[in-house]
Amino acid sequence: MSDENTAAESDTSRHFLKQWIAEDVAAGRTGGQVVTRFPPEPNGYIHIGHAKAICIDFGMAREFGGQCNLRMDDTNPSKESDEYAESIKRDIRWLGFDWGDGFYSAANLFDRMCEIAENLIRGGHAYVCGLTQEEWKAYRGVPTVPGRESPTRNRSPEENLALFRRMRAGEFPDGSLCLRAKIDMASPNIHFRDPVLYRILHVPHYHAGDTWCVYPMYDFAHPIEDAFEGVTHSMCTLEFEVHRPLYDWVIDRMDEMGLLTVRNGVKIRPQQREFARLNLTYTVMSKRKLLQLVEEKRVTGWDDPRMPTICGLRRRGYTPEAIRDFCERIGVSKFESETDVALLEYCVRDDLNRRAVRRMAVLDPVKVVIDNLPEGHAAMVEVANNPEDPSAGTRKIPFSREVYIERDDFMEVPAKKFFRVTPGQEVRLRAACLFTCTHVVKDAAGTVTEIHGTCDPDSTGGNAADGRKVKGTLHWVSVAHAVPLEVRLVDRLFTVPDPMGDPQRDFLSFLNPDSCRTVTAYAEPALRDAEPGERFQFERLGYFCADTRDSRPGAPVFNRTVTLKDSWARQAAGPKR
RNA sequence: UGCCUCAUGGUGUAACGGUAGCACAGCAGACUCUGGAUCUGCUUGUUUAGGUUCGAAUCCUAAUGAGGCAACCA
Repeated sequence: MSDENTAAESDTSRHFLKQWIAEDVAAGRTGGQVVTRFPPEPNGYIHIGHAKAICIDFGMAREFGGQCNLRMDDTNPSKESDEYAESIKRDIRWLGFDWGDGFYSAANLFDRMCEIAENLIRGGHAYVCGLTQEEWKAYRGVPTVPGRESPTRNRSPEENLALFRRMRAGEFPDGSLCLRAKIDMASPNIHFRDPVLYRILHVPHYHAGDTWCVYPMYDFAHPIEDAFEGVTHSMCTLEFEVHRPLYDWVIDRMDEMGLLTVRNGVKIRPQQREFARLNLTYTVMSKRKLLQLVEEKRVTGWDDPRMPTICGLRRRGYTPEAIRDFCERIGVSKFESETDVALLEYCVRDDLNRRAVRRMAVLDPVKVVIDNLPEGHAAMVEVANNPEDPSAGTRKIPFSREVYIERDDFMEVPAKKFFRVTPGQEVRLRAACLFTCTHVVKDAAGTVTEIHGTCDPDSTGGNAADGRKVKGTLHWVSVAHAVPLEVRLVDRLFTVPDPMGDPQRDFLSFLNPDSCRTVTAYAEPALRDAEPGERFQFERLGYFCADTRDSRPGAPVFNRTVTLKDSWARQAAGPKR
């Protein structure tokens, strides 16, 4: 009854996070505002998997009229940099999300975290431990065997406090001491066996400079950050599920210290929930593997158009709308799934089909000579910029006696149901005329060098005067006016759906050798003036985007975003592509 | 063999004790000046075994399978 009155509950599709938040809102636990956060560590470029998390974190906040903070979870300076932090901001903005004034850095809270650590020490909840990592391994035990207590576990708070301050003052070398929470060495959850809270690291911080030589661990820092920001719903991926009791432990200590944010009279107790990360077929998603691809120069960089990074997808021609649509369609659950990249490709085709203007370009040209047109014949034909969108208008393109068509649009001996150029079969040269092949010219090797034929002089514009139909319509480019263009036929990075799926083989052995074939295409003149980043459909071929890095004025370089669906190729060639 | 989590067509995701639905992929057809788009139709599914119930994908138990946890990473 009253359930049905709540707006957030009337949605048709409500995944478990949405339900969870809706319940808290209804129960008045948010103090009137849902606050989420996206907490990347600036140690790499973000990828499509992060886009899923971003869409969830920002999306939930948006849906409940709340706020999503962007927080750099920069607690390990040895791997972080400003370059990464800036790229993350740029990519999130490009995806279409805005954190308003909710930008945070863990580093800005290091002072507070130290105070909290000292409070824990005073309260007997933390101690300084001098065991080496090797020794600790033995003390900690394994999941099936309880651990033993560190010899210094029951040192007095006064001693611990003094030691911790000396750690902070830089009196000890890296790894010699650490601060541990005193919890339960027998817990079946390893994270409760006196986890490290602070470690010594004589490394400057990209943002905080060289103020610090002790840095908090994730498990300590994250709940503190959430609490200070008044985060109500802290969503992360499944591998943090086992960390949740520890997260709650820190929140409990914060609560005892009276440090939880109070909003509109409601004490905000941050809660963590976990969802499955995104896996995509034909690519890898781990930062480590992506870094390896970059460092070993298997790709040209983080923004290589073949990379699943946001900057790579952007450069390849993907739109933020397509990526957001994809993230919406894949849903949210706790099932560790592998999403078919075909869905991502569908999303970008769907978006670009509506928005991208059409152009004609021939990737693998063969010359057609229309023998019944006079030498030097020249005309302009008019064609729609986008049949899906009349407001995109029309353009005129030059047509002449000699044009290029795609080599595989010709078959001397046609396969069954081949509707394109073959001797005696009439086809349409799009927007120009109807054409029938009469004969071909070959070189010594037997390769067709010229296709000859005649056009129907009464078919100007592409329609026969008598209204007869032709099955095939081809794109073409006038030889005399063709603009040569560098085009990269970007394809999947790997040859198998799951490059990591075979424990016997290195994922690099599955790299697709044809993932980026460069060809010289011939294009209609308008394409010469394409702006970097501008997206087009090359008719009958696919969507292409002028590269933002390598294009020059008057000489754009194109990356193929995705091919058009090609049911002929599928039928004729069988699998592949 | 400790703890935690997960299991619905090829893939992903709904159904919250009452007709297993949607999308992608695939197949077939219609239409088409892109073999694109659009439209129509079709194929394919509740891991297994018990139990509770008038009724179970849903609740309980067990089994099986998958994943996570034993960094001074996040």
